[in-house]
Amino acid sequence: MPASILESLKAGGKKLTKPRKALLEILESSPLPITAAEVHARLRKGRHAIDLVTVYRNLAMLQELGLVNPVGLHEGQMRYEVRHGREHHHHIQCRGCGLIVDLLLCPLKKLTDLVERQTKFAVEGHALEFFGWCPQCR
Amino acid sequence: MPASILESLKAGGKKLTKPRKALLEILESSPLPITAAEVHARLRKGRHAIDLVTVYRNLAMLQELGLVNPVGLHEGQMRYEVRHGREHHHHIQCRGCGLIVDLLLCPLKKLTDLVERQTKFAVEGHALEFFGWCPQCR
DNA sequence: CTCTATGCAAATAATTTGCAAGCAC
DNA sequence: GTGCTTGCAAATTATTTGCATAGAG
Repeated sequence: MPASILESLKAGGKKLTKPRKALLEILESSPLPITAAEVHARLRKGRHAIDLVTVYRNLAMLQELGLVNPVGLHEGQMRYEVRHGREHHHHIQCRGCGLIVDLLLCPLKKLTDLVERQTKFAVEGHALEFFGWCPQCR
Repeated sequence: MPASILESLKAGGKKLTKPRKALLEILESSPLPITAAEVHARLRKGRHAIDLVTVYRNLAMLQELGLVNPVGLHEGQMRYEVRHGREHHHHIQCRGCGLIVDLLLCPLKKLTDLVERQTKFAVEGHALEFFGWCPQCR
């Protein structure tokens, strides 16, 4: 368990419980964003079964602490990925099979200034995902 | 009702029913993406009440025909906007009050090639939204 | 007339909330 | 001990499906 995560939890007054630890391990071992239901299913298989509600509550909490990113792919459910140790990045998803692939790029660093000037908002974050057809499905 | 919309409907074997027409008018009169529930509420006020189910079915159909864009702002529900007569664009939403503002820009045209080369996907679309704090809330 | 579309009821699916008991610190 | 956490049950919210009837072309 990375020290930075432990520190953030402590800073937020959060405890490192057994269910929480197991959930974080699942998230860390997942190279791609996963849904609450998937986290729950994997925990169940791994003999660390915890309630789905606990998964949701922890994901929300981790999101608030900035340890987890929400990823919305218009699937009717959210996905989540840990930030720790990962470059800021985006995703592409296949419209055929649902395959998700990481994109190691972000063209938006410069754009933020422009958006701020145009809207007078203070930009805090963004969501960017691509959709298309993977080599198998195209 | 724009001819291009009527043509697309006809091409798709869809009929121009009264409920559908009312729904399209609501969508066209909304400058920002709205939810199914909001469409439904506005129709009710406007003496053109139609069933929420009909709203959902029509939004799904219009999306398939490419007449409507889905907009996901991680709110737990989808928003929709008509394409007709509007430049391709994106949005920014305030994390305080939920205000949504159009962004008249898209930095991704060039990027698509890069993504395709990197992933071997055939890119068909993308979703990009910004989050931040509007002038009132910041 | 024929085939699409609608309303109503009901089913699903995702996510949230209330509360008493449990556990980390 | 004390306060954050969890599990279980139940509630909410969003969206979808089945089916008989209504309406557009």
